[in-house]
Amino acid sequence: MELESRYDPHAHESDVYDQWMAADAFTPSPDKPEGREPFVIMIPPPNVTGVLHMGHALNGTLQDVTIRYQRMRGRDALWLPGTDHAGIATQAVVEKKLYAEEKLTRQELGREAFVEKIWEWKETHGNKILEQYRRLGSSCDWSRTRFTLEPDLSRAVREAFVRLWERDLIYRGARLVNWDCVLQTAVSDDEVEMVKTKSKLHYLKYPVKGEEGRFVTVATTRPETMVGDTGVAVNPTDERYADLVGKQLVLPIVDRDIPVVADDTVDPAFGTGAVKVTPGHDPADYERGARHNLPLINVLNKDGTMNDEAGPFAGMPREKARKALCERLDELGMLDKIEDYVHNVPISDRSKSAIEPLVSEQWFVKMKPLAEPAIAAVHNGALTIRPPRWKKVYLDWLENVHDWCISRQLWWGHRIPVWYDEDGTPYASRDDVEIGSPHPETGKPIVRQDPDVLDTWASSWLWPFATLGWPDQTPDLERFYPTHFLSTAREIIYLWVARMVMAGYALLDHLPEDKRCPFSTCFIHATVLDAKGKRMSKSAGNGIDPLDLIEEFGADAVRLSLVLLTREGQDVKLAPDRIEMGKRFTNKVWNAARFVFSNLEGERTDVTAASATALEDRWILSRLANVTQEVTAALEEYRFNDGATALYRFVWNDFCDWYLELVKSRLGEGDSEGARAARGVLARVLADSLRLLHPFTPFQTEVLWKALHAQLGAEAGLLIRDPWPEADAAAIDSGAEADIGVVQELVGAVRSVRALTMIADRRPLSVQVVAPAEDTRRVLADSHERALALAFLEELDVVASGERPPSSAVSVAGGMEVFVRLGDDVDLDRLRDTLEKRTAKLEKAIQGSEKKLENKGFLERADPDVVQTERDRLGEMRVEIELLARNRAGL
RNA sequence: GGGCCAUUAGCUCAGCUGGCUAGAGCGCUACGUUGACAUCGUAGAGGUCAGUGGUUCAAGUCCACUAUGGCCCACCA
Repeated sequence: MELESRYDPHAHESDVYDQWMAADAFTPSPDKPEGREPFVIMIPPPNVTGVLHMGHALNGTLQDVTIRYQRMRGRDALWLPGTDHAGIATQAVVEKKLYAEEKLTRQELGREAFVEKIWEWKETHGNKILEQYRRLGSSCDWSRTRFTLEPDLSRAVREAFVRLWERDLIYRGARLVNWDCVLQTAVSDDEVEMVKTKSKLHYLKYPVKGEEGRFVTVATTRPETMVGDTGVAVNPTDERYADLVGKQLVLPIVDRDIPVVADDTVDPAFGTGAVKVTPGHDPADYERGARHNLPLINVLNKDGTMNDEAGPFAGMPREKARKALCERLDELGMLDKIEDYVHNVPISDRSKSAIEPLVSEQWFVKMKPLAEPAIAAVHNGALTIRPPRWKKVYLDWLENVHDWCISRQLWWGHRIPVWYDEDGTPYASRDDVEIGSPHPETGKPIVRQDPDVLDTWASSWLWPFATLGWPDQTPDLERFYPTHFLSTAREIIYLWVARMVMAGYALLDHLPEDKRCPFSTCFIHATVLDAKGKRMSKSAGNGIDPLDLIEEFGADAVRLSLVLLTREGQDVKLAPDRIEMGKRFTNKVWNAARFVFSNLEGERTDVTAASATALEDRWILSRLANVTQEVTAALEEYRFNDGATALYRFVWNDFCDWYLELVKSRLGEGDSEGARAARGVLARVLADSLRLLHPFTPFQTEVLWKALHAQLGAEAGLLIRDPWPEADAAAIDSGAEADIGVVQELVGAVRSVRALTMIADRRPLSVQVVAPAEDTRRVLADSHERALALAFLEELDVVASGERPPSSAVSVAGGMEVFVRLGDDVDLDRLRDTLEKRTAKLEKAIQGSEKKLENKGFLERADPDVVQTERDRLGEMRVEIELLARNRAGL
């Protein structure tokens, strides 16, 4: 097999993906084998309207790394994909398109036809994001792809609704809800964002009834709501107003009498210490109104314009009404002053318009009882949240949870399964109810179904089990529930994560003590920011399209770079050039493999340390065993970055930089025993490296796996199905690691002296190494390391002991002296400078070390190993500084 | 008003339960077309670990406070 000298991801990625698909490699075993425990990940279903962004790319990578690792470890792995119907978002997209293309509003089209349009849109555009996940290499079981609005899931949603209804956990009522005037629907608290906004604080004067010339001044940011005022509240301890409590004020313009009430939520220090109470349009006032039995007046229409309560201002939009009303008040002399003011304004996440608190009839879920098991799950270990600090965020929300408004005045979604008889008595039903059939309780004819649909999270909170067939006890549900790993973004800890846990315990009747949480680990991944540390967003235009990155660098490079850049829970600043790291690494692996292939001829990949004699062979097998342990431990604990970093170092620094160089001269020997041994080790190390790398860079390793086996003339299946390598504990050889360490130091020392003497052309040098170990000497002599070898291989002169040759520099490594003869053109000044600089640095270090070793506390309390290391270090430094002194003297 | 996170080389970040002369990648400088790789190699320059105080024989690492930046929660009109 001919491999290109530069790795070209586009030449392989789609082929490899097709091979996986053809082999059904992503699907768990249909026969559900006894010995293979399942491992399950449910994808956080992206919106059907969505396109892949960097957050998805990172999260997709982490999930795929995990599922591939677990699959290789022998687990029956299932990563279930799917999409969310995303009520408001999707309806808005199609509504916009409908208007742009056909100049029709949804009302003009009608409910049924409009929903039909959305389905059409979904069928043609709704799979885009899942296709993008494939480009990333995601090994999802596509045969199990689900959609939150498909019939099976709708059945689950109804079942859930009715069960909660039967347990009296769902109620309907008039409440102050967050009203989105643009989309004309209620939205939940969690879909509202508080945005700091510059605005004005208006001071309005309300005359005291019966006391000519006396006023109470209130401060408000929303003067237009004054027509809905039904009281004024002051703090009971506020002496300024003490005599007014219980008296009436006359509301200007509307001429309504409203009482002054005492309420301790009023801050006397803010504004005037008196606050107007508008129960219909402010959540705090709603509470105050309720406490003091003040009537509630709604002054707004559903589209945000003033209603008839506003008299002459009826029909005006809020902003316009505000202005007009202030002018009128000013004319009446009731406007005291206007100040600049910055405060938080609630903005709808969906329409980005200001939320209006509005009283309306909505459906709610009682959250408190549902929250209890979800809280317990974290406390008793059924659910682990990582990084741990998010545990607190999760618990804080659950412990202060408010009832959840689940009805939405939309058309796209799960219709609320409630029907009413002519008196409006509701009936919740699992099955459709025919209009005209008798209400099961009242016997009166059913006249209509509730027109509203459910919040989109009311289906996605069932995701971990509804996707497996719940409410039926299907074989899939039995085998794959509960799941193991949920990786998601921090923004949806409340919206989704907490609710899934609630739903799991509430609907599957598992007790928290069973430890059957819908998922045992919840992993909150990093947020991907732009290069300046700002959030990527469509509107800011600073987003990076992961598909562009895959196009430019290849999917493996994108995946690996993301993992290398992302420490657990720490946000990552990303610029496209950061992906270079991964690209270079994939190229490095590719070329190392090409080199190995060019030397292989039918070796086996199962060489062990037992048969290895050469120092460098024992060393690399030891390093392999170590890195295998490290990567395994890291992936077990979802420390993706640690695993990837360990592999990166091993492959590049140990295998490529050292082992391949050290082994080249032996490989040149053709059929010697040493060459044969080296080839066996190469095959083994490469094979295991490909296995370890596969979860991170699946495409490339799959290609190389095939090529490796072709070269060896061996049969091989797909790497994706190959078992994860076992760390060979017997191979761990600290002696070999230390000895190669000495070789590395020696070579480094020679290079360093050579470089700092600025020897130009290939002038031969002599190197004397005093008293190295036998093995070390051989490895050094055998070293085919390029820069070093070419410069002085012919003259390499390794002696057991020696006088310092004339005209030489001396260096030290591993307690040994290295002499390098100086060329004629050495820049002595520069050499002197460098030597002095090093001497100074070393003196400082020696002082520190001496002080440490004179320290009784250190000697008595520190780990004996640490003390010994410190002694050795000091000894080495003393030798080195003496050598430096000799060098300086010799110049 | 509460809470969380960051602050280490020019840039982006590692540095686990305190203990080698504080590391990596990019960028920069010098040299190198050496049969895996110029998407490479070798060497080098560059850091009072944000500040102050404390604990300790020993602090980049633990504690407290301060400063700067960022995020989340909260009904101050």
